[in-house]
Amino acid sequence: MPRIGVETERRQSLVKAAIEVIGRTGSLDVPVKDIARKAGMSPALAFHYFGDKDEIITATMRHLLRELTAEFARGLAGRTDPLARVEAVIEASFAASQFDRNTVAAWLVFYVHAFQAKGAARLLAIYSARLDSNLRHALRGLFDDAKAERVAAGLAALIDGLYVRHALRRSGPDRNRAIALCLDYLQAQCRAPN
Amino acid sequence: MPRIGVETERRQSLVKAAIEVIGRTGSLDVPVKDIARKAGMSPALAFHYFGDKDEIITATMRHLLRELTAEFARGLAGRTDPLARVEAVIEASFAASQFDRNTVAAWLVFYVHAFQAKGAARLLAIYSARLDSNLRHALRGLFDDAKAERVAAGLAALIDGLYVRHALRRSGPDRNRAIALCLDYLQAQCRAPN
Amino acid sequence: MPRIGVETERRQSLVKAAIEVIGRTGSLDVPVKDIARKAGMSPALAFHYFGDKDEIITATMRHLLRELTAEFARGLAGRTDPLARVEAVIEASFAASQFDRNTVAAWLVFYVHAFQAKGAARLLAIYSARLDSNLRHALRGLFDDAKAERVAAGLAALIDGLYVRHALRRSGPDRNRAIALCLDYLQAQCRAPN
Amino acid sequence: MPRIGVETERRQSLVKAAIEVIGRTGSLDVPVKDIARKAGMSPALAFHYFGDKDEIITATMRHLLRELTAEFARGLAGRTDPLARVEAVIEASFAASQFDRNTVAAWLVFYVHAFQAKGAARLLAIYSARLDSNLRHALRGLFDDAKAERVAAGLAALIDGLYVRHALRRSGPDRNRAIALCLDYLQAQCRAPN
DNA sequence: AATGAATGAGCCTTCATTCAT
DNA sequence: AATGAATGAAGGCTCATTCAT
Repeated sequence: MPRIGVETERRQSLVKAAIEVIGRTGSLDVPVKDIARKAGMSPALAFHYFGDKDEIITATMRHLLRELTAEFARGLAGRTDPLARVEAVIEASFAASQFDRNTVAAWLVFYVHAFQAKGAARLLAIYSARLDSNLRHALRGLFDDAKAERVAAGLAALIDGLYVRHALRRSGPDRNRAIALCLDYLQAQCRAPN
Repeated sequence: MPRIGVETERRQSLVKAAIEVIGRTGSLDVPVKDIARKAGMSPALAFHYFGDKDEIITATMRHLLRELTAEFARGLAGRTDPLARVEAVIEASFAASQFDRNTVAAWLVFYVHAFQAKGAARLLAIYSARLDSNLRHALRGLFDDAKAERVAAGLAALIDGLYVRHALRRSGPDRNRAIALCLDYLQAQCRAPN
Repeated sequence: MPRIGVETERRQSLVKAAIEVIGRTGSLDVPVKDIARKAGMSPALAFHYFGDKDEIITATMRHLLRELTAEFARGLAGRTDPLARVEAVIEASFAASQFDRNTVAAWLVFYVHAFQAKGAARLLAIYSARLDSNLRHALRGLFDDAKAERVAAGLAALIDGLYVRHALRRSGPDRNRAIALCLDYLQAQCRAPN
Repeated sequence: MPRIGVETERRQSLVKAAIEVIGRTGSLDVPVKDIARKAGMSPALAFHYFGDKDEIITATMRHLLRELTAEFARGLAGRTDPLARVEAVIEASFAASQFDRNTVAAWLVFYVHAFQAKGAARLLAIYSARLDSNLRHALRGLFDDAKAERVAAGLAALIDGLYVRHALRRSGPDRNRAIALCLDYLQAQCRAPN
């Protein structure tokens, strides 16, 4: 039973710290020193492990993506019913691990960052494509292709919007409300003709 | 016919430039030098007129807010029919002046910035309250109070989500698609019971 | 009766303002803008009249020196008795016009400035020589040459020291106390042998 | 035998350099860059150790004060005779370490600086109180209280004046002359009645 | 006579990054 | 494995100074 390598542990600490600091600050222009301190080590060590500030950022983003992907996988596992699968995607999107205020903020920061940084854009595109594809596939079990497409686009946007609004203010919808609003949208579309 | 004051002109140039630079970069940590150069003047002059980088940022944010508010006012003017008013809000949200890629990006940057900066948060809260209130009022003409509330929350989130998604990639929904999705949501809710 | 020229008036305002600002700040590194504002005009006008910040500074110093010199002349005028002349020098040194807090501070600033700036050093040397010579001449009527020299050096230093100490704190000796201490020194030397 | 910490060493170098540069320039408005270069390091390192330009300045002032205090302590140690103690204070005031031209100039700069900077004023007040108190105590062994008070004030001012005059020009009284003038003052007061 | 517009230069400070230990 | 020492580069901001009006 190999104990987790020191290096792996350090890298994880740094990534966790990065999420926190980036999220709290709302910016990627965050001193590596701050991230390192929050992770309980010297900045030099952070550079030792990641080589670059950019690498820290990228690793952090990958971590966020990987967690979200895992959430999807966990939620979808074993469910075959289309409606259940859509619901699973929705719930995974608002999973506790994703809905922490700092995490949401960090997500948004990366979101914006991707406007300009090609690498970040590529990573986000993957997530986006996966979410959309998950939704589309499931929705095709409920609607005809055109409508499935449309509902998928709407649902994806709704999820993102709720996500964003949640982060901004305490008064933003909480997890359950967010899920309820998504399901409401889904039901309305189910009842609507065409 | 008094010509526009030099100062006013300069300030406007700077604000325009700030939107562009901030939007393109996806960050507020942008050298004033860059903003000033894009506005065709020296950094010193930018400081002369605004005193502070922070003031440049704030003025830029206020400008964005004012434009959006104006868009709402223009759209709502003279319409009394509830449905027409809801549609007006939706269309105003995706008005051309707001949907330019850099502008959207700048919006998001401020959005994220507001997580931490009290002043920015206050400004955004004003916009947010106004949008929500516009929606709620109009929707109360179409639904009972509880549902109006719910649809308003959903629609607001949907708008934000479409907005965000538009910014991220070329492939994001364009203006017409975005409006169509919002109207689709609205119609679905109209048809749905309760 | 020629009215004072506008230019002369402006220059005087600026010099007065410079004393105040320099004195209050305790530094020559004072924005010309501040001096100009206190003098009620735009910085550009200050440059128009003096050409240079350095010229403003120099003119200010000259003004201080001229005032002190005038004070000496006024005090010594018509007095021939050696003791009376010494007392006149002492009193002139602590004349009200010289003992204002900001003026004292400005004096000190120039004093220190003269450590490095040749021009300022030359100006101060003139003052210093004049004070010393005034004292020496008067004291030669009271003591033999060697002692006159010595007492002159002591008295001059005492005056400077009281001057300096006055500026630093409220608790510093006031004008009358300062004069009394100088006279006390003088009397003690009169009574002492040799 | 633990070698002196690098940090302590660097800080000392910087303080020494600051005295030199401030003294030579006659101003606190001195680029940190200049101080750092004279201390043989990069400006960034200076900030690393002191955090602030202000801290460099303050530390420099404290250093000067500490040295002077030490000089007093050294001079007074073991002397009980009142006259000897007064002489010790005088000599300490003109100790070689204090009488270096740049040091004197730096002292004056701080002196003037204290007119406006509360912190500096507080530090100087401490020194001033200590010098005065040393003098007063010793002089009470030679004169009645009222006269002791008076002589202390005069002697303190005389010391400051000689100090200042020394700094201004080469031709100023040298160390021995300064001491002689102080002792002369003291003797004259001893012989004078009352 | 007077001033607002405008800028280059310079200063304080921060930060990513390297290196010797 | 870990860190303190060290720095070059860059950014915010101020200021003396010039110029057109």
